[in-house]
Amino acid sequence: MAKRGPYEKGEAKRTEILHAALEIFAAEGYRGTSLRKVAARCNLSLPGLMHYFSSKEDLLTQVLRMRDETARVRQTERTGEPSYRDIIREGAQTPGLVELFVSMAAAASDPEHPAHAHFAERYPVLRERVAGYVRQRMDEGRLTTEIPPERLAVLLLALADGIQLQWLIDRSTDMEQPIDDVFRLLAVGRDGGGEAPEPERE
Amino acid sequence: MAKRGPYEKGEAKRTEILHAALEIFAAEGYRGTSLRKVAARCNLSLPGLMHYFSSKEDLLTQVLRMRDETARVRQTERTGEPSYRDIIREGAQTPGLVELFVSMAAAASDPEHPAHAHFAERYPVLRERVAGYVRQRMDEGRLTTEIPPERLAVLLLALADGIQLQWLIDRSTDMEQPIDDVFRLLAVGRDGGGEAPEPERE
DNA sequence: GTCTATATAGGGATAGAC
DNA sequence: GTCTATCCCTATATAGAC
Repeated sequence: MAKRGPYEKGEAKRTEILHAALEIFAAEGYRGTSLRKVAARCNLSLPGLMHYFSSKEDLLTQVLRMRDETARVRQTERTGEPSYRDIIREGAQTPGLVELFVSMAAAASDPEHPAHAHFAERYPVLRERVAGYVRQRMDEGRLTTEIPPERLAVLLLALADGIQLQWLIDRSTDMEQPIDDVFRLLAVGRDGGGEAPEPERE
Repeated sequence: MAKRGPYEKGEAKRTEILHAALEIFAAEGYRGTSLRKVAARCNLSLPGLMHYFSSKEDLLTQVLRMRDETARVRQTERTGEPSYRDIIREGAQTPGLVELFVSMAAAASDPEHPAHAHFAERYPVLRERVAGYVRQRMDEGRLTTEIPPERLAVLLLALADGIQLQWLIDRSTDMEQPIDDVFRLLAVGRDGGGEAPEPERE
């Protein structure tokens, strides 16, 4: 029979733990999450879990890393290019994730927080990614050049984060409407009062 | 000598505790804050503190209440009308406060969270307040009516929250620039490419 | 690779003295 | 109004058996 690699089972369990931890961190926050609960979700005792991750902090950072990794892969697979709207859509599909990232981002503003480095590195990357997308749209003549790409990227990211925060508290909030609205304002050839072309949905 | 009211000293201490708690909740989050630490900051023992507040949850809700109250009063004193930009400015002056509200808002999305009710009530009020401000500007002909006031309010609030979140992580973020930018986009009489009037700074 | 048992620390909350 | 002392719970992390 097929001989399995030496770490076959361990790797599978590791991944299982990461997914369970993601869910629970999202639901309870970093401090609110107990490793026991994560362990139990994986039919493991606490020391069993700590065989894979040396500390709670270690677990968190690896969860965040995995999260960004899968998001990146999924995006590239689909379009070859990251789409700004995907950031929003993804959130809507997995509520807990939005909460995880918003609350983590806030908590991580403390330089002592285990996730500080992660978010400090992540934002500039996101900004540059969105700026690139915006620049391309401008080159194609589909977006006003009134606001420089870098500044517009900050604005769009802020809008995305903020609308997700509002949605967290009031689930009836329409997350796509404000995005549509701002793209309408940004469309070229508008005159400030009349009909504007429906912006494309991506 | 002047006879003090029966609760003179108690009220002063109460207020002192609320201010200390605000700071510490902001720095450490709800779960991360220990009542002992709050007590120590006020030169009090834990039971000393619990003489004033029956539980940690009680303390949190009263902190949030006080916070909104003072913000409201300050606004009304200054202009008689709430200004959208004040929301941002206020945040910039007291960093911990931004973190408190963003992280609390995220954590409070859980209906079980002690602050859930507070935020659930707060957002609609803010939205209506901003919508009123927007409506007035539209009536004066200083703002495009392309987007209805209620929808624009959602967008502006999201932008404010989001930019504060970005600023939490990267303190070099300019919190006023995106606000200026969006108001420029919203100004009437623009043509989508040329010079736009500098939006007023209030 | 996973367990039981335990060390160590800290949390919220209460009883009862002063 | 404030204290000391204490209860009981839960947390992370480790030691050492299987």
